[in-house]
Amino acid sequence: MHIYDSVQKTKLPFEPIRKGEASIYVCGPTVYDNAHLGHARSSLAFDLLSRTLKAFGYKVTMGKNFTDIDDKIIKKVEETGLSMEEVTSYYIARYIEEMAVLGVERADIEPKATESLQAIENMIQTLIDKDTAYVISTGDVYFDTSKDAHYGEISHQVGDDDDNQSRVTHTSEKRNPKDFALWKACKGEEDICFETAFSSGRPGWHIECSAMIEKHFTGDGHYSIDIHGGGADLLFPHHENEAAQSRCATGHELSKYWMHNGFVQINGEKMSKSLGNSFFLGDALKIYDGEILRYYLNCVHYRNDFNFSEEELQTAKKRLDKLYRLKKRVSPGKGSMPNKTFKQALLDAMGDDLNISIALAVIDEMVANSNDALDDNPKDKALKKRDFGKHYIYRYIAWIWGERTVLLFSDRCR
RNA sequence: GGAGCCAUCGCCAAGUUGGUAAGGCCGUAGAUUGCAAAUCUGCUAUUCACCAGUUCGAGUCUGGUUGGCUCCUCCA
Repeated sequence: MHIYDSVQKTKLPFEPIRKGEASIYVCGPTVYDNAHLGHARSSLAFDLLSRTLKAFGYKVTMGKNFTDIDDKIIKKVEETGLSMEEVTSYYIARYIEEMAVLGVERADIEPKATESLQAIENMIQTLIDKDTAYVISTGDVYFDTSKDAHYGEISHQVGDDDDNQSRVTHTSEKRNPKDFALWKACKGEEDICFETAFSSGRPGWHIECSAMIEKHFTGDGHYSIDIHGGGADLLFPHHENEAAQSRCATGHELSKYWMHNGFVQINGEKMSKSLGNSFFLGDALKIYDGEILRYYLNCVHYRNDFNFSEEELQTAKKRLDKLYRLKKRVSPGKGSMPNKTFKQALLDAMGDDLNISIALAVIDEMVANSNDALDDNPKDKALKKRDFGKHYIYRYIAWIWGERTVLLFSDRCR
């Protein structure tokens, strides 16, 4: 099994910190609105990773958080008049529901920021005690990036602070331009606040992931988890900041490997809220079957950007239909192990940093060969009726659908 | 201004360590079928944005050019 590490920018053999096990943490959504296709793609990419790892025999522990404290959520609360809990629980439920329709397996650990406040406070306090973080007059707490010698090594963003043309506005009390907020003190009385030793306020975005990972994963003293994943847009600053906080607070690295998925684009541009070109997953699911969307969104390698088009979606559907037709041609029965060559070809493809294109080509070839073989003796009804379940073609099919190892398809989707 | 990624058939898309271009869709010519559907077979890139270089040999390496995208602000 090889995976591409986006920090080292190269394909690496996957060597877990604990033999036979794989711990993955993926940055989940901020729950202030419905999930769009971009969320679906990220979710699907890491579902594929998890299933592939399982197919290779690893015991996978998957963690995916819900950011349920955030400026946008507070804004939504103000707009709707609902409580924060009402807003977030609604979107979390929708998210879980929609991902299930896509055949995404639930994460083993699904922490929420609101449930991790103690861990967050502890980590910030540790950083303050080490003078790696500092409290300013407003009560905000910042991380001092100059205290971390390795800051910038995740995203390879070099800090030319002098002629800094970046769009970040500098707060005067910050020690360094790149310092980021660990804790935001509340300003008005109506703000959503939590009491801590340093000030009453709420956590910054980056700290929650670090704190949750420390809380839920054990690690081995060198790394907390095997793989940290998320969208490519999270590499900087989010993951850079996470890595820095964890490194300074715990004394070891956060993750051994980092993986990032590409974007879903509309007409060549990243799908995002700010561009107003979002395609909501829920809307897509009203029109298209979950499995078709799953197949479609998965059929481009996870690291590449993905240009969404309904025309291409139809093409994907046709391709998937072929497999279903073959399935119809063979009667159901108990599937045993599939042809070794076929299985191995699929595992080889997926084991190479999830090379889905090769995997699909392998499946398509199997479909063509199988149809060919069935055409050769179409009149063999006895075989079909009596014992087709043992036919090798059936075994392919059964394996593809049956063991949940294969990736594109899920047992829910049939 | 800084940091990256990408550019392969009409469309989508593979192509670690350089050795002579997977697969799907569409199109097309057939086979099979009462018709249709389904299925099968053949054909469909001397060529990988462009220019130069390294090499016996480059889509794959180096330099440059052009075009597209992303990050540096919330973002999957």
